[in-house]
Amino acid sequence: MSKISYSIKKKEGALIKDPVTLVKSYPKMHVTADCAIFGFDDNELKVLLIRSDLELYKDLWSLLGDNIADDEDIDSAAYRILMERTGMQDVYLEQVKVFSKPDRHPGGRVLTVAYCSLLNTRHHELMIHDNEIHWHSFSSIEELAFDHKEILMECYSWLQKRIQEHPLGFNLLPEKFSLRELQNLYEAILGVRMDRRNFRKKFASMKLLIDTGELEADVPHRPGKLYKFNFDKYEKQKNNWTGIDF
Amino acid sequence: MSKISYSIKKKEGALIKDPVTLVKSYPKMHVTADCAIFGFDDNELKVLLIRSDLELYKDLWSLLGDNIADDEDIDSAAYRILMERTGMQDVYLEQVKVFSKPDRHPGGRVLTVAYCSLLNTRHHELMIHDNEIHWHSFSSIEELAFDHKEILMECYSWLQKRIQEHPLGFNLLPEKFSLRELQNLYEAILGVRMDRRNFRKKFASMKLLIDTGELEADVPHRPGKLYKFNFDKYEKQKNNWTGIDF
DNA sequence: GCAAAAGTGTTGTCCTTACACCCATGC
DNA sequence: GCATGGGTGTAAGGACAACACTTTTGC
Repeated sequence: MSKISYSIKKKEGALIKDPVTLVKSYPKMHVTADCAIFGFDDNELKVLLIRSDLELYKDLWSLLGDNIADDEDIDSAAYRILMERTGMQDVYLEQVKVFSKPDRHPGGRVLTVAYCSLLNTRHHELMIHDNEIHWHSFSSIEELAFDHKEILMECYSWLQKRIQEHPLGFNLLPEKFSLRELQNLYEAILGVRMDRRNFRKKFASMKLLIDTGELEADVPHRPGKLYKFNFDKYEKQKNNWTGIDF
Repeated sequence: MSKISYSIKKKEGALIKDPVTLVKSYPKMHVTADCAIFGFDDNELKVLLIRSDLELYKDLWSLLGDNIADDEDIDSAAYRILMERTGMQDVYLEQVKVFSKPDRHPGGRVLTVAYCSLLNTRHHELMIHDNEIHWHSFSSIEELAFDHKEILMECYSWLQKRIQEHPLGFNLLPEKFSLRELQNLYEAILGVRMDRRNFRKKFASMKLLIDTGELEADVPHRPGKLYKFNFDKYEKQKNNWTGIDF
């Protein structure tokens, strides 16, 4: 065994009566939640970033993050960050991964839990007053503060995988959208081109789209039909999946 | 906005020069890694548990966990736990989820990162000298210490999903195994019955099994062929996957 | 009437499923 | 020779991929 254990070892057969004293002997560290907030606009995947306020990272951007409070669940912390930044309560949010390199933060030992959130940039633009917060084109992002580039790339991989398992993409679109918009979204995230007919068939067969009867407006060509996503129906049926698929 | 932010807000336009002072103002907490270590034996899914040494959880079992040290990455901590308990270095291990309810530990605020590990019970049985550590039949587990039952169930769901995406099951089997053993494993984990011919075809078509030319011994019926899993080939080809599959 | 995108069906291939019989071994 | 599980093939149905032409609108 090459490393030592940091547990307190109990004495033979004895039970520990005071868990508080036990726990106090353990090391402590700071914990944050960082959110990769994805949007879709201009046929491009976007990420919401904030300008770093550390001189060390002058001119760099970072993910939106904050500390977890003493009495706060970390999922709640992530929702709080979203609420503070976008004003939205019912946003899609999911935990992705923990990043814990001891030296990942220049200010000391800070462990962070990465979250991925998807939202419609239009719906939330009014909330973003602070001009130090911006939507950035995902593909043009180069360096970020801390290890946030690494975190962002993990979140992106996660998104690519997840969007093929679950219809998350609708969270990125307006309430009413055309099939063209939906396909653009999938093509942008997955980085592939898809056959229009097959794409439409795929979503038609899911029976999760509601035809609003409305048409696109202000387009310089034949307008497409506008659909809504049937979130309720999806929630009810999503607990069915099978198949081994390596 | 219903909650306050715990970040220090920077003064207008000013950059923070000293990240250490900034970070020191944040709350700290204890962080642990807990491993759900799955094995397979007697045609049953097993979990490695240790008897709790807290009087509060007398007679209860818990997952194998430990603190993360000040200078230690949390993935390393999880590998360390495995190393200490099983003596094995190259074990399958993956991060599953963070559990962070403020009151989940009776000794204070302890955030834990759950890991899932898969290993062959036979290969590791020699390492488990301590009689306070045991393999438990997964299906008969009732109450566990802390929130470990919840963690274990999340790890099990994760395993069910993951084993359908990647051929993890081989980590639970001996180096050489029969197709019957492999199928039993999948049936046990997924809780379904499968058609034997189709199952074999599925794995044959993957071309990841190596026929050792050997046969089972000591079975009271026609012995099956023994195969090895081609881990190397799998590692090389695993970066290919597509398809939207809701 | 022209540019630009919307909308739509068919066919072949492959994958998945369902299903039944003979074979090799231990006892 | 009998009990037990090992090993194998085929046919039908469903999913996916490839492919081209007509329609509607704005200008």
